[in-house]
Amino acid sequence: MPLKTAPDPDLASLLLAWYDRHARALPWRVSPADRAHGVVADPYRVWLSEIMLQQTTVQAVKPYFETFATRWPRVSDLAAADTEDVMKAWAGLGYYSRARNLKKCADVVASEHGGRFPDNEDGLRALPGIGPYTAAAIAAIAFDRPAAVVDGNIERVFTRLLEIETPLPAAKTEIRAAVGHATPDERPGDFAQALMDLGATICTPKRPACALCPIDKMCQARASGRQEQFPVKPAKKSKPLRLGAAFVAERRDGSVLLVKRPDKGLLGGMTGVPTTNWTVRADGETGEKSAPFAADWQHKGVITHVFTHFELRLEVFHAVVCGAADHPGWWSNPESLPGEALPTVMKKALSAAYPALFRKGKS
DNA sequence: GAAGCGTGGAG
DNA sequence: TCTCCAAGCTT
Repeated sequence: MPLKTAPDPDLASLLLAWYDRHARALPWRVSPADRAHGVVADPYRVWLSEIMLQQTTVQAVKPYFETFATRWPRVSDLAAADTEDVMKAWAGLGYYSRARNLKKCADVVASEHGGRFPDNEDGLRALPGIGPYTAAAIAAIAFDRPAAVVDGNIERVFTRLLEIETPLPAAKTEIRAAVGHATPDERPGDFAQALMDLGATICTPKRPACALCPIDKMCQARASGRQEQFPVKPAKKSKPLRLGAAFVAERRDGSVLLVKRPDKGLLGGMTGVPTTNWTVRADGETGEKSAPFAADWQHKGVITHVFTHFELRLEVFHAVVCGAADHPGWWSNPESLPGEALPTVMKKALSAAYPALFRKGKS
């Protein structure tokens, strides 16, 4: 590993002073002012927010956090909840294995830890859905442990500070060592949050606002004018196109046939309308001949949706039917549809059949 | 280490 | 329109 200059010992004090003035107000956060007056973080709320924030923007998380924290205010409430209700409340936020692991984690904390989260990194790391970042973040923010918190923001800040040329993810080891060295024993949680706020508002991926940065004087990339060249990342792969068909079966009472997807894999455990398999084959099952049962299927349109590793083009068919004997699933009326555990792609498919169904959703 | 796993917003 | 990506984890 190339030798790098250690962060300046003033980094933490400069950053904390900046944080005291510029910390973002967030629903799950104890402000530095409140913290100074003795307000302590609630580990449950810290954990809940950290799980939701994995690969997800603050803006997207806010309404979901409010819903969860109001409906299930303690970890024991979440443990007592039905998994299906948790999945319904999570629908639309994405990365649905997070929701299943959230529920599993709440169950373990309630049943094996007396309803209290472990107060150290190793104990947290052993829980479902909690990896290296989240364990360190909860340990620091909720329990004042000087853990080395490294997320995407902090990777960006430190690769710029030290001009770390090693590409991600190989650079993580080097970054974690530098962050660990810079983390103070006092206010380690605020230090981590300060770094993340800095990355989100000042040390941004594009056109960072270095003139406003509290630690610009100790930033090597700033000195050489190469801010935007860090972090070094491997080239992205192109997303293949997959094709398929979705089938909206409507009963005469207006209800729609829904099915539960398998617990593992894409959209695992979530609800949807019946679809074909999604294949890269141009001659795959994309027409009404591949419908789950015979009916007077009418083509209603095409929707596209971009997943993490492929783009999907779905032909949407609709039919009015008397029933679907022997077909698994259940019938959901239009009023209850918004409350189902429907991922966005499924709402798109339903919207193609019923344009007025999800007025707030994208088409 | 690499692949799989969602979504919506910003530029 | 298109590219990038946002407080990553699991296998």
